[in-house]
Amino acid sequence: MARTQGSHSEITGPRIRAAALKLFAAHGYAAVSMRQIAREVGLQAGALYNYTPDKQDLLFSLMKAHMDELLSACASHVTSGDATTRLRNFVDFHIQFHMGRADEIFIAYMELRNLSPENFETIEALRRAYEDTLGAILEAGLTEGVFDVPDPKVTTRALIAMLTGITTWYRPDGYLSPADVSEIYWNMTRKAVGV
Amino acid sequence: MARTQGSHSEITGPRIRAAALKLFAAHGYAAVSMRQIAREVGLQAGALYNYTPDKQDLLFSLMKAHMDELLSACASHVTSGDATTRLRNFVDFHIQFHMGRADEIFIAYMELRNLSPENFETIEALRRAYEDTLGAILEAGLTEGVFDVPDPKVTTRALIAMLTGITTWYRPDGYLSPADVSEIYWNMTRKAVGV
DNA sequence: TCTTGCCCTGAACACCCGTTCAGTTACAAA
DNA sequence: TTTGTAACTGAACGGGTGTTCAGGGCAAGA
Repeated sequence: MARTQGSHSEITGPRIRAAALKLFAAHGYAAVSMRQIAREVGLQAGALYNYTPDKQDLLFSLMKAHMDELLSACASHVTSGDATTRLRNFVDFHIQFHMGRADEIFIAYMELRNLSPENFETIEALRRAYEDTLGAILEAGLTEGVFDVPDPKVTTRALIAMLTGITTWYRPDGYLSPADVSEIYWNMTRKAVGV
Repeated sequence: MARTQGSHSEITGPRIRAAALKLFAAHGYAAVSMRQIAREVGLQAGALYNYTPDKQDLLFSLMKAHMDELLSACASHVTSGDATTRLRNFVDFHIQFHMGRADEIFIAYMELRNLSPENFETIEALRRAYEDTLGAILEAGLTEGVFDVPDPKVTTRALIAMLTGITTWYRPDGYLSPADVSEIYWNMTRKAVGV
């Protein structure tokens, strides 16, 4: 037996990550075994260790990759303009990004407690950095005198919680298009900050 | 050995539930073993089965009790008045209820996927019932002509997500009192629905 | 054609899992 | 004081866990 036909590192690696992502999102990190992940890919459990040092690192690298992608995509979508424009761009970006990545978002929010302390600190820092981009927009709106928010920090968290909530109910085959959803959430956000 | 001094069913039962609640919230249902729960209470694992038929039922009964308490407390706090008054009462109630029950809320949102299908359906129905109380308030505000919300269902979910978000950051020893938090969230809610 | 080394298998390691149950003890009622 | 039983222990059940590793097959380069 051993190596089967046509298998390659460049193919197997991503397939393992995709399987882990799907299974972690569906059942939770702790409830998924390395053997289940391997079975999903069509391997024996031992083969996974050619691609990850251990299970913990598999989770961490998925979360890290997600956060890195989130931050860089956000930075390129929410760039210039006045505070209101940037807020609108942020809302649109957040909705669009989160709609297409249900599994990643689920894991990023649910599996924080299964990270080792160092890994948690790394992910938490990235999460705070993302939060701060919205925080900065709200602060800018305050100094421009166009927003009416009593506590920018609390408002930031409230808005992000509201926007991220779409992942719990949005389905592509529902009666609302992504643009509809964006419009509804933008109007709520806009009014909530007093524009 | 066997039965140790001064131990009683009326004491041990709640202690087991409290330990399970705490551990499930901290590490997740799948990551916590019956032996860990028993150790926390000072028992052997076998003794737990005098109080729960199995681990799944322990999780379910915690979630069920939480949802029942949520619904009955909500019903008694959000009763009469016009739509705006009831919305304000709902926001205050939700904030106050969720601030003091971080562990319960955490489990109620995170461990849904670890419920058996029948148990999930039961909890999900209660969750929908709670959502519907807010939905009914928004509908009432629409027919009264005082709210401006394009899609009450989406707005309901967005508001609940926003309000529930406090559990991820609120700490009793922070710089904001519960009343401050309530006020901030009420103002955001109020403006978001156009009052 | 031969050889090198990547990729994978399959077995093994020590340990933990939920759950059951015969047996033991402390207490309440008689 | 005796007895009945609720409450609990400790061991056992079959099975699953993450991880390691010697060895074998396949493909590409010499």
